Amino acid sequence: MGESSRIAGQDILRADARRNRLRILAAARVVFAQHGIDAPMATVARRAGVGVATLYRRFPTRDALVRAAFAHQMDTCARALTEALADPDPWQGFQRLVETVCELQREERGFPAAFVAAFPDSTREHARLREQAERDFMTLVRRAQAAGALRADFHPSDFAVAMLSHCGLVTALPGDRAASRRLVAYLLQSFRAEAAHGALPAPSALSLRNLPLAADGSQGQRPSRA
Amino acid sequence: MGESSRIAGQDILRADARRNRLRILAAARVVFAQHGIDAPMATVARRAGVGVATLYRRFPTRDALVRAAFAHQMDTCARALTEALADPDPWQGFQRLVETVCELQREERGFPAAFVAAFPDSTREHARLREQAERDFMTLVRRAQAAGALRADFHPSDFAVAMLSHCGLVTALPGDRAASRRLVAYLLQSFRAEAAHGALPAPSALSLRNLPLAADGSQGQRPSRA
DNA sequence: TGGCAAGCGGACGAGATCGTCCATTTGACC
DNA sequence: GGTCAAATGGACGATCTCGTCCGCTTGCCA
Repeated sequence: MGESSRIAGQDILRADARRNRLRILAAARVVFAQHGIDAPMATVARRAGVGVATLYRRFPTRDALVRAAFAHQMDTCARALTEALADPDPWQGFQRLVETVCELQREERGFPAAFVAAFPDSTREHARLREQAERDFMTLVRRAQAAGALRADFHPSDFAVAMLSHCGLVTALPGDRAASRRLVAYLLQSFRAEAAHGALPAPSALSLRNLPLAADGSQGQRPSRA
Repeated sequence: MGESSRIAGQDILRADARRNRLRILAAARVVFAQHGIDAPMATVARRAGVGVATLYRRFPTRDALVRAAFAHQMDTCARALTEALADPDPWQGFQRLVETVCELQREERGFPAAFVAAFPDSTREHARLREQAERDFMTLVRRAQAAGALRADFHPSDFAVAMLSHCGLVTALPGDRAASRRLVAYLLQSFRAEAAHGALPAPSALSLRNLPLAADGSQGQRPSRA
């Protein structure tokens, strides 16, 4: 995806346009981190030193901007999965994957919201990548379970549950690294095979590619006083 | 607080005003559940069948409305703590407490955001109640640890971490009970003494009464497309 | 039943954000 | 250097939300 967007939207651009595009992306990351992904587009434009029209021409919707701004982080997630799969110790791979994604959510403010918001819609290309990622992830899970390290009743949707709850935590407490690390540690421990005492309730129907965020009737919420 | 507000704001009201007040609160719960606590005040007023002026006269700020609308749920949380403390089996009490609060967050949509948003500010009265709650909670923790059920390295801030991450999860996935229950089960298992393998990272400085939500420089975020 | 203060509701002005339109500038190629 | 399409930026109209103001209504008590 990093590739296709570069080819489709950048190489053809005139030099000044390409320059402005990058300035906009950099500004977006800063502004979204500071004010959330609902920050006014004009703020991003001002910070980038361009007019709003330029911003809108390059990124017709806020969504397109968010996705482009955090594409790199998404790529990092994908790479982490590949590396996890390549690790000879499947549990180690799994653990690293969880820690990497969570660290990204923790350190790159604005990314958590983007992470959640970016799931629902997708280009055809995106969908394919996502499906591949899901297959890879399931392979990783099966291997880790076969090795007796990951509990047998771990369900792939539990990964989404973990990521979303961690997202919520770092959004509520931006900057509190200790809280984030603590949650990750607890979750990882409870995913270990040794931790399995008694049965878990049924897993969610949730999967990495069907988060029902766009489907349900709204419910956007946040701590009001910003 | 349930008491004081009834005395201060309701008994003196004329009958029609008192009736409207209740209709507003009921409408607020519904609207906040559907559209989040940022929903326009006018929407609440319309649903309650009153004018905006009436709404503003009764609840001068959105905050006051949110707090009043979810006061009952807050009381339920407080009661759950009292009951937990009364339980002869401290672990059972602890477990019930976590489950009760999380169930409330799960079932009462709109409450999670209110739960987080309601923390920062507080009347003097509130502050006192909160401190008492914190003391009670620490007693509960100590007992459960002494009984060898709760892991020794559990830190009271871990409760806040658990509640906030659960909040985030149910906000991202309103209606997915399975996901919520699953997270709660994992967290409870990892809080058990048997689950303690290896050291945890340092706990957060966070406490139940100093959530830095109002302090930090904004960063209100949410999945944009509602 | 009559008087009046409490209560009511909708209109309204202020302020913010969105996304477009258009006159002007500028980079790329001959 | 000249040409022209691509690119630019800011003004602007539309839309939304907020919170107040004010003339009308109604419950309560004598």
